[in-house]
Amino acid sequence: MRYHRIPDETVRRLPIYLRGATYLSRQGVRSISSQKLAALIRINAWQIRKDFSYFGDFGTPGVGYDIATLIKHVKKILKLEAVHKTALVGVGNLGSALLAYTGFGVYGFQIAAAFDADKRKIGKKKSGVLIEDAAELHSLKERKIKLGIIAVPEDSAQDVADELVGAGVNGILNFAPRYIVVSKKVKVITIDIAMDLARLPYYVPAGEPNQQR
Amino acid sequence: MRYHRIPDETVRRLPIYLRGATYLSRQGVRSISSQKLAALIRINAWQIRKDFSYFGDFGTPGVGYDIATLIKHVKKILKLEAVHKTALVGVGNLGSALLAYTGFGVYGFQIAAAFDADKRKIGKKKSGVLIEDAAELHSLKERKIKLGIIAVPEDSAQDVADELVGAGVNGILNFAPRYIVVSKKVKVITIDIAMDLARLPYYVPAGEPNQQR
DNA sequence: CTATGTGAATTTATTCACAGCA
DNA sequence: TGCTGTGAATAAATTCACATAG
Repeated sequence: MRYHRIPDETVRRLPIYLRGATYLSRQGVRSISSQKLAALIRINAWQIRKDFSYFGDFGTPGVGYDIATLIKHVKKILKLEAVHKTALVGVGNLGSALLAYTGFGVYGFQIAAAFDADKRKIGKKKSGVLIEDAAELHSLKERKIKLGIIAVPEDSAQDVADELVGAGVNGILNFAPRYIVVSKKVKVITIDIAMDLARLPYYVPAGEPNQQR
Repeated sequence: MRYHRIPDETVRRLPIYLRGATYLSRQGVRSISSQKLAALIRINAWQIRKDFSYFGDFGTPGVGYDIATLIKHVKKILKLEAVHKTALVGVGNLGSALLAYTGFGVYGFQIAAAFDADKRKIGKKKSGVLIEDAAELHSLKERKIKLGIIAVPEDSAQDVADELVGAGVNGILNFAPRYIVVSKKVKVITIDIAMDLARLPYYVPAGEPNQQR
């Protein structure tokens, strides 16, 4: 199945593989079998093998997968090889948490700019990032920042999205519990924390296998 | 298809329906067709009808779905009819953001307790919630709190999970970028913010339809 | 005439089982 | 012998098309 489009569900799992592989790599592990990886990340071994088969065979029968190669492949497919400069809009509680979050590095993201509308915050630094005036969002164009994170209140999310798109951003991670209307050229992923929590009681406490996704 | 198990993918969409229906309800809308709802929440009309058909027919041909009934049904299936008291562990940047977050109410969640290990924070209030000593997590048992949110650093996430489970919690929303090992009786949903962001470059800027999930 | 509800068709994803390589 | 890679089988989800109800 070497030359094939990669199923969406596989793409959804790729970051999980990347996280696991990065973890192993830091532990000094050089290679791992689908069986062992399965135990670590809670994805079936055959699913892992099938997924990996989409990006050419690089596993060694009898041994397993080389972790460095795995990381390289996944990063390539996800277009994470270059560092992605990202702009954060809204430095409230959530925005501050995102600025302080150290987990972005694994995937090559770097919050290169932060914006807020609150005059009292503008000019100050948080987690080493200067907070700029939200009215200056258009400057992203010159700075070649193509990704944006929306961490503003629900009511201003659409306006911010419009400005981001106007400034040339083509991918948005939206934390406002709202659908954002943008051009088809722009990809928006919305994370509604409460919505994820809402699935929890359904699965609790019946005895379904514990899937953690 | 009245008497049937509800597909996982449908369960995943139910909170979206609930959010949309709640929004419409607040706007004073009484009923809506699958067609109009589709435009609002970006899910195909036939998908909506199929999903709704799993919980008995309550739509009126020629008219649409009654919003109050829809909300009732979805809440019932997701077991969101009663208020769910939830305990937050870790009142750092992210934890504070969660405490301040107003979106939980829609789904009936109430952060009824907050814990932190930092002595300087204990005893203080944030967003109206008293911060308690993390060593007192066992008190959740008497307080009948069955859901927990982990917003602590990666390294202590597993320990906190163990204590939560020990205190009788059976559902955990985990924000630490780590798999949490718990008994099969406990459901864990992990949200790794960076992982969601990691899917963004893959979908950008090619012209795929903009799905926002 | 409009909009639901659902069998049937189709597409997509998962799981299996095993041939073949190191 | 151990583990990969993948066709084939199975399962699940989506999409269609239309009979039917208000």
